[in-house]
Amino acid sequence: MKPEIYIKDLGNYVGKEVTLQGWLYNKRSSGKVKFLILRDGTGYLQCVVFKGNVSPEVFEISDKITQESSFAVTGKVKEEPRAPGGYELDAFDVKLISLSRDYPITPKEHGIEFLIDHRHLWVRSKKQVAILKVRHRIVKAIRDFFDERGFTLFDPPIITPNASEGTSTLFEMEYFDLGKAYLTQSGQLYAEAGALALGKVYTFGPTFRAEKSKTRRHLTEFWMVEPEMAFYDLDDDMDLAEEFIEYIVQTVLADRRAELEILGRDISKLEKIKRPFPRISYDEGVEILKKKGADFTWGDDFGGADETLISEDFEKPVMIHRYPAAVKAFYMKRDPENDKLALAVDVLAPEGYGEIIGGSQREDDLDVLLERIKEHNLPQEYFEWYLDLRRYGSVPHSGFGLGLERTVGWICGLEHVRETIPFPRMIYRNTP
RNA sequence: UCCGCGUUAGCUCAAUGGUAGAGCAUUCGGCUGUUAACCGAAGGGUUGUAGGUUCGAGUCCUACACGCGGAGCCA
Repeated sequence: MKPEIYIKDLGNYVGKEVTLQGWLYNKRSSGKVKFLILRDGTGYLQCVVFKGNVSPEVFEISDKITQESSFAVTGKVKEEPRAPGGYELDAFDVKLISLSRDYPITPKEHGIEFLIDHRHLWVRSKKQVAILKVRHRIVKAIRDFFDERGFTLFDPPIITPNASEGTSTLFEMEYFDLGKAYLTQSGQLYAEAGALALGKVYTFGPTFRAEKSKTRRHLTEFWMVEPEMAFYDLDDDMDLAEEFIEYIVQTVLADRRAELEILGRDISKLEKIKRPFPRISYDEGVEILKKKGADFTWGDDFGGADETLISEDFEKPVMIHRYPAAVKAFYMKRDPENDKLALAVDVLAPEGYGEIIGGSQREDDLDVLLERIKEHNLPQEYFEWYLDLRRYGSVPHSGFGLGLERTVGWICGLEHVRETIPFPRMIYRNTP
């Protein structure tokens, strides 16, 4: 039978008798008293079982119950300032639902290999629960942000016929009699079709990269949200990105502060994430690197170390715009004031978390775009539908993509993005 | 793909080339207020795999496998 009461709601039941269901997070005992820590997915509750208050059978169960066994407990709710949640349960009945035997994840420390091998159980742990709750709140904040601003959700296909940007390595598959198909690396080109139909759209879903990247910032399957807006120029794009990031961070601070505290996050650093964010050009970024003595050649893209050197000067996300066109994608519009530069923007999160947003104003001129496709040696026939967007009522438009896992990792203050998604997919691991 | 580090009990880790150890977990016992509780006891090992050096290898050498960190690439 489904539970009538969850731990998070116990404040309404002080002094009353309740029955709760869940799992044993941990147990302590002191002779005639057992302390059972119940978790139910909404919180943690210490249930106190005194030998004198329960039947011998119930006390026996409380003695034998093991970590992660499922059980139901009935007792009286009381306020307890010493308890983490503020409440405790004076138990007088405990019903074992299923005994857990030799649960592998103990309350002591474990190595990352062991934990990821047991990811299906690791997600029960307190920190993992906190991360997943923050992730969920971020996802909802993302949807709310766009939904409240007149955007329409526009779902792009996951299976695509071509390497849309011609840059990343993609996952390949045989698609019936039509030859090779690929898992999407970005919904952007499709989002552009949406923007010209609906004005402002966003895509939000999983994307795939077969890059052999083995770092704390990479997964082979990750979630990306990509807004695309008709009539927006690069400055409008940056304004939106800035408002968006502020909204996400401040929403999590308001609604998931307890989870951030469980994670040991320095909340004061997140409280500073308020508009306006610093905006510097690529050229200014190069100046900062030179000033710090970095060996950097104008024209190269910034590496991870370069990004950290630049962003460490700022307490807020820093927006770097106008990159050398040569290192950016074919669809980005050139700066009318300098043909070598693309109207692109990357947003680097503070504290060394690196790029969380990449965006640009798109090339809207048919002939220029045709030229770019030739320069990049891309097969024009695959892009005919995309070129149609310039043939029929082309307008200036812009958009960006935000990597969900990197954003969750930054806000939670994590070492590695593998903990930001329930089942991470990485170059050397696709289980469990 | 490249560079570096690692692989010993279920887990986290020790062990000058000379008897394989501890904490946690498990089992048993003790404790009426514990906060990763504590105290006592017990069981638990083909030291990643295959070779080699040596009187003797967890330890040294070679190859391979797997993992971790980083680079490149990328969000």
